[in-house]
Amino acid sequence: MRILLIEDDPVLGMAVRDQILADGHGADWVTRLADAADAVHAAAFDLILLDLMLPDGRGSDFLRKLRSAGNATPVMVLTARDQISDRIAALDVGADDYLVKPFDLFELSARIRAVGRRYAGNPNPLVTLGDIEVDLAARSVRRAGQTIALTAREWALFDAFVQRPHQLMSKPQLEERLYSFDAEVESNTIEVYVGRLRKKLGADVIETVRGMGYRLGTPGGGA
Amino acid sequence: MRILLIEDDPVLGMAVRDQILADGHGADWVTRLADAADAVHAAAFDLILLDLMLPDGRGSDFLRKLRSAGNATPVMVLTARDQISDRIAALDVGADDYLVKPFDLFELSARIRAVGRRYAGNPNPLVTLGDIEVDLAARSVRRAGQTIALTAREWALFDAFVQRPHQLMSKPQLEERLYSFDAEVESNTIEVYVGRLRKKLGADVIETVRGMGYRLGTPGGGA
DNA sequence: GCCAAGCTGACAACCAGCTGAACGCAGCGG
DNA sequence: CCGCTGCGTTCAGCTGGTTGTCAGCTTGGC
Repeated sequence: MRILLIEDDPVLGMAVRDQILADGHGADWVTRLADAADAVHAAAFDLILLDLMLPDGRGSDFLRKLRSAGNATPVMVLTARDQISDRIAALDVGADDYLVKPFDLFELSARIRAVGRRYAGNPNPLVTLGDIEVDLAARSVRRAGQTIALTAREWALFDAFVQRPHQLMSKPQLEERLYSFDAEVESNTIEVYVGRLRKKLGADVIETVRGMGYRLGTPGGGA
Repeated sequence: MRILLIEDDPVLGMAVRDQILADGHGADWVTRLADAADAVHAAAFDLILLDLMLPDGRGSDFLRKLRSAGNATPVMVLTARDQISDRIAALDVGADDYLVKPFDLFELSARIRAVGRRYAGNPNPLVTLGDIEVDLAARSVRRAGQTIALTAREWALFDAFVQRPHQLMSKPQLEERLYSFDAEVESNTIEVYVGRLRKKLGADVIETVRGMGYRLGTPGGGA
């Protein structure tokens, strides 16, 4: 997906942009509405992330113009908790979703995926890995028809693999994904959770690359 | 669709009525609650647009009486920006949606269409979950042939689950659904209401996913 | 054979979620 | 006018699942 980020805060903007890129999407980041208008005019986006308070105007006004110009690109609004009236205005004018700051980057990923699904017109999003079925919306996993319950951490780890199929991920990378920036894990947590996932889903779900990290395996694909 | 407009401001009322007619719906316009009661008594509407400040009473009172009389017609509340407490009251008593004045007639059309879509898709809106039957239009739930009465909040929560079957919903998500945007809830309201729903509908209606949120279960189990 | 990297079973602390009860409030009937 | 009732909300205590950690063991590379 190609995503336009309209956000003037440099710290947040960079974090969000990095997360988008890490999820494998394309990211264009602008800090002013004028630039945003140019970008929208120049290229087609699959999703727009829109901050409501910007140096050169209000996001809701931008959205209104966008909509009345016939542009139906999904828009997700980023808003502080106290910008209630603005947020209502944005929804009224046609925002599709919103995120309240401060938000988890993990949450952001999930919502972006949701929009992607809606955009792709796929009502029942089932990811299939061999004989494993993953329902990202329900956060449930089935193997050979059997539903398997995952805990929050287990799911977070598994999700990291499913999002980037067959991509090699180092342990530090995974730690960052599981724990927010200030990750202070001085133990073998990742190894433990990889082990727990293998026990629940089967040993072939995750492949070890000695010295480098882990990678999605080919479950049931042994045949 | 046949729409009842309850609005005492002559300018706004006329504009809204014209917009409704222009959209190809039928419009009945009254300016007082007494007339509204007569109209509701005389005919069935597909949607009611309800101003909250009226010369002969408060719109929320009208809505309460409507609901307790068993009338489940979708109601969209028209409210000024500063009538927040009234708006909460309206949602408490069973409003389906609201519009903040001043609003675009364009927005109005869009929202009316949304209400239409919500119920139009299924002419017989009976959702079945195992041995539970949900009538979205009538706001009633039956389990094993037994009709179960839900309070406003209980219904709002249950509705959130039924609208997105088997999708995992975090507690913040559900809170926003129950309380609109304002009104910080700094307690375990969701947990309490999940508990009450389980007590009324059965423990298997809602599934807890620790650390992540809740999900519709599979009532009746085996099937 | 040796060493490093990875695996696993166990475990105590923690915390998310459940529950019963209490309180305030508003509507309603007497 | 007043008490009753039902609903919504909050709170505190409890419980059990989840989690991070560690120690010892296994595996793979050289």
